[in-house]
Amino acid sequence: MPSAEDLLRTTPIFSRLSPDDRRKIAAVATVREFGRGETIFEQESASDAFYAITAGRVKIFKMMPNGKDVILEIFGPGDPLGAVAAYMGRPFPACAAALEDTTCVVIPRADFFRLLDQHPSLVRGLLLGLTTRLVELTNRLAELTGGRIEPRFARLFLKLADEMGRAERGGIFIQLPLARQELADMTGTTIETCIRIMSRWGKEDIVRTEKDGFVVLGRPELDNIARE
Amino acid sequence: MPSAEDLLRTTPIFSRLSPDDRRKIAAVATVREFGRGETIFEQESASDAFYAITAGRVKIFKMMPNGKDVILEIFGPGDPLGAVAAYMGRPFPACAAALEDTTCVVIPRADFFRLLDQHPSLVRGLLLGLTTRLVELTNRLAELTGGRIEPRFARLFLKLADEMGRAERGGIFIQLPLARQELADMTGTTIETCIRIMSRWGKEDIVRTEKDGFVVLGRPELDNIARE
DNA sequence: GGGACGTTATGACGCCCGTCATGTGGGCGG
DNA sequence: CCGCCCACATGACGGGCGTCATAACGTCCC
Repeated sequence: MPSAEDLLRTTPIFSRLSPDDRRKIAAVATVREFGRGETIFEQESASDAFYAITAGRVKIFKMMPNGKDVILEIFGPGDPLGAVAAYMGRPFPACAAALEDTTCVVIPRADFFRLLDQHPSLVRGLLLGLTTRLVELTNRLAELTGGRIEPRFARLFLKLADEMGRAERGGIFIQLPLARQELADMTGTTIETCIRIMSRWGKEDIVRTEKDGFVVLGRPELDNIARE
Repeated sequence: MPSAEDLLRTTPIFSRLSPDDRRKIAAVATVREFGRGETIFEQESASDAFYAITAGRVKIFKMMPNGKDVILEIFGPGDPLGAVAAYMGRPFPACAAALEDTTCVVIPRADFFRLLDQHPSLVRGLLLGLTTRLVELTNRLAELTGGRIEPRFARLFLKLADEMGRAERGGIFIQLPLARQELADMTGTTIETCIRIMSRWGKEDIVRTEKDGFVVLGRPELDNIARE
């Protein structure tokens, strides 16, 4: 297991601290690891700490009263986790679960605040992170509101391809193991509709599903579907 | 027209400034007024200033490529406007238009930053505002995703009644002049579906539409519809 | 008053998609 | 190898809601 101090150095918001400050933080921080599918925190539960992802991917989602989930965002290494709850001193507004094996640095709430007081630059980093997240959320909100389902899927895969796609396996490879149910939770639909679209796209060589992610084979087709 | 200094004193984020600081800000700030329906700023346009509402209500919305609008939030007196764009130095991510006659204090971007540097407490206030807004947005996102339309309307009016309703006119009066189209934009549906629901509710004495707002007459009925 | 225009209202039609049901394949422990 | 379980897949059906069309109504300006 790597030391908390090493992990802090490679995490954007902490990397600007002096080595001395990082040592102080590392002294109170703990490292936690989560297996794939494991819950990191649940919504409504009390927030006692601030998390920072150092490895792996995490889905942030809300459980609706009717039992369905809505995935708000997917976070990766360097992203903060539970910042809103920690800062407001309120329970987590959403759940977090590991999509892959994940490592987090955990800083107790009190130490987190002491940190913010001593380093205004951290506050600015936090603020910038929140604003970008806000913009992201408004985009997703507009995305999910009304309109047909298939174009939503097209736009989702176009976005994933742009953000984290690599030219591999005869197309654009997106390394992100998402189950059908999770794709449905990201697009605000049911698992059946999701399966229908994805299996059709598989046959038409538009998007191929693999064990550890997806391969976009027909970007122009996705573009066409997206603007419907 | 009231002086900018007076307006600043009654606006939450500025009220904690010293009178001297407020005077300095008032010196660079301008007061702008917008008539009902008027555009305050358009999305994609360059952000050159930070706005604070001192009177009236404003809708924040995104125009979708297909021509439909999605209302993200409704802001009132004391709320900041364009904080995200000003802070990130990027174009406005959404549009803003006045729902009522509205007055704003406008602070140029450069002065806004100087202000933040000199007063860390302002940064904290801004941060807190952004986090609450983030939570609000995630709630709206969950709200708009999937599910039937009528319960959405029920939840919308229950929320409005709780936030700004007064016991008047034989029910809970919500003073907010929203057109059918705007209600549709808030719930992610079409104007026809919106009209159908609202006119039925009018006949069934659940929600009555008036010139300057709405009157909730059947809260228990709304509760029932909301949990469907 | 009358025409133009925007908002509200109501009906008819069609189809997407949510729901239910059934089948298939792959991983895992016995 | 065999049952069990879960994710993936596919078909049938029905209804909610988007779309189109038309009409009533109020407001504004000539």
